Amino acid sequence: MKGKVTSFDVAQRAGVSQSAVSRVFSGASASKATQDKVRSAADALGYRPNRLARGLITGRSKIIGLVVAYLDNQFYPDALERLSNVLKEQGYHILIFTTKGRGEEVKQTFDQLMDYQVDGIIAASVGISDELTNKCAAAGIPLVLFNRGQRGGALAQVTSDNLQGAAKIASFLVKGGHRRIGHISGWMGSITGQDRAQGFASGLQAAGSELVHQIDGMYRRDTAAEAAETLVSEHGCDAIFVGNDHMAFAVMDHLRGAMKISVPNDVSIVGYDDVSMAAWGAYELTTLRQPVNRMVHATVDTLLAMIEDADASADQITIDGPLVVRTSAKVPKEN
Amino acid sequence: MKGKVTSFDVAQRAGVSQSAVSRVFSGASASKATQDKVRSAADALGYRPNRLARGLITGRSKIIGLVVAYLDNQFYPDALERLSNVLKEQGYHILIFTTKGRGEEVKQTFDQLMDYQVDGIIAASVGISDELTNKCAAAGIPLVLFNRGQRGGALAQVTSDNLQGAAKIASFLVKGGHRRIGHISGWMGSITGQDRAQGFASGLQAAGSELVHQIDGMYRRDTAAEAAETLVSEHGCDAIFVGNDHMAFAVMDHLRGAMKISVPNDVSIVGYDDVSMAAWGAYELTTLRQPVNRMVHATVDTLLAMIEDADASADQITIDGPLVVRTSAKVPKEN
DNA sequence: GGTAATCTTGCAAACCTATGCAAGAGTGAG
DNA sequence: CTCACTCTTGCATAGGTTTGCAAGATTACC
Repeated sequence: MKGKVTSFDVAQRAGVSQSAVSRVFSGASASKATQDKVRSAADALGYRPNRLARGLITGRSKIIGLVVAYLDNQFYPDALERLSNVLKEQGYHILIFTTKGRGEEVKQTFDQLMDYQVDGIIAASVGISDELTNKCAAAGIPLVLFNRGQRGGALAQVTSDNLQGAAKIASFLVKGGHRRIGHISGWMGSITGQDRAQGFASGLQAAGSELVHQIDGMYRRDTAAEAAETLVSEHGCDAIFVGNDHMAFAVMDHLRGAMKISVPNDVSIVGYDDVSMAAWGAYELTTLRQPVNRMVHATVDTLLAMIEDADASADQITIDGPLVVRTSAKVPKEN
Repeated sequence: MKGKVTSFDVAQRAGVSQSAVSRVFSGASASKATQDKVRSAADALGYRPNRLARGLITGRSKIIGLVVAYLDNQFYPDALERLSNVLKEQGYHILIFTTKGRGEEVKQTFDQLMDYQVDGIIAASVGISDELTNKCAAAGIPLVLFNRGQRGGALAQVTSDNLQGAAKIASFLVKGGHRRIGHISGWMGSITGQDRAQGFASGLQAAGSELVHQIDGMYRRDTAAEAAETLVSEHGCDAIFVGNDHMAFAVMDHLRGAMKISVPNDVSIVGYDDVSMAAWGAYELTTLRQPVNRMVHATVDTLLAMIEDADASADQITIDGPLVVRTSAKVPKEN
């Protein structure tokens, strides 16, 4: 009785062949009569097709590998949940891999992913070397980068419009009357970090201002807090654009707590992402919203397209998001 | 060249039989000579065993199903990451399912899990009906409840010591000199919510006080905030134990923001979990720490034990955690 | 050097499903 | 009623691995 009921058992009970059972469950053609016989036999025995066996023969595991670096940044659990739901509707499920660090560890992660014969891979904010890219290509496994671009790569990727977004923030800050504007970037080893920094700098120039100073926040709370102190104490900044909300919270905590500095009266803080916490009373963070839902749908759409059609083009999608104005930064006066 | 190199290919190149290759990779006995031949052939071809095929024949997919309800409560992403890491060390990986809601949806989730032939299931804070329990038992799939108990069940589960923990908080609050103490519980449909509420109430009694009023916070931020307002405005509470940190943050936001009430000067707030955010400057939440690491290890240990040995006893483990005193609640004077 | 014991190794079956092929059943038209 | 044609169905094979079995190779010991 140990839970191993196979299509053969069902066939026997229904008085049909095993292939008939298979056909019923895989949606191939079958007469109404056998359909009924098979279904009732299956129900009686509690039969469900074995996905491993099915995957072995069809070459489709219906598993998507998700590798994600930062689960403490609320943006990612949120994205994970949505990805999971959208994929579920399409009959796919997520095998999850977390990995800090880069290089060797990421490589092992990919090896393990491929061991499971995943149908596709979503890499959320993790650096992918060319070697890995090639490995996936060789294995014919579609790969799409989520919230992390790659220079000049032919890789599929979906990001928000980091250049534009950062520029919006720049414009907002100079309109707000700030004179000494600094930036705590995301990790400058990531394209995301670079793009937001660059977009911000040129945005400031376009608005007739300039960047006073910039420090790499490494996507870490402690590094960001330290950087904030430097920007304010040593560079006299009255406004800081922080490369993501996760760090921005740390910055606000540090300024208000240890440094007794008022946000936004003394210095304005703007973040990037608009994670749910940004709306919480303790922060009310002005931030640029990354439209998670649209990003998730775009990611799933391109990934599935690539799975269906091996030589579908590898889209590079960038999605625009609005600036969400709250109270962590001075609001420009209307005129 | 399309990434389909099988053990047979390796065997051919190495000049041995396919079984030899299998034995090398499955760690069975093989002579040094063949080991070398096989390994170098495998490296040259980039061979790695197909886990689906392996799983099909061994009956071990090396996949653990994780079903989790609340990913917006930071406690769970954190636990997820640790679970993933610990399991990875043991050669297992996580197929993740998110599901709000109960009943039918959970049932479907379980069906899908079993389709993938998972070796075991971890249910993180989700209600499991007897029907599902039985289904797992029938299929011989070990199930362990993480951070959620079950009355009188014979189910394996690991939780923190909710009764004790809540009692510690009760004692702390009355020692702190509070006279009108309220409780915003976790969802009272969950054993966790019930236990913490009960432990808190009896803790208060033991300390010579009593519970002024209790409201079900449903694990939701908005419900909790509303409840806080009621407790303070209508019941004159000067201290509130909130059933988890996630809700406690909302309560603090609401009291300080909309209601202009000082925490802890006017009312003390204590949470439960000690998620990382509790230490952040904006909250500095006094809370009872759930020792995630130990809970995770205990969970994995029992689950793997049950997988190894089909009739291992289903442990019910409760782990004690310390009260972490920060600034969101008045601290009792030493005497 | 001969015999017994231990290792290695290849063969073939098994795991559970999907699917091409050919034969049988059914349908419609003339 | 017959013929041509479409649907259904069963048979058998494939997919990539593990593993029991038996035979061959090696070792150990006297």
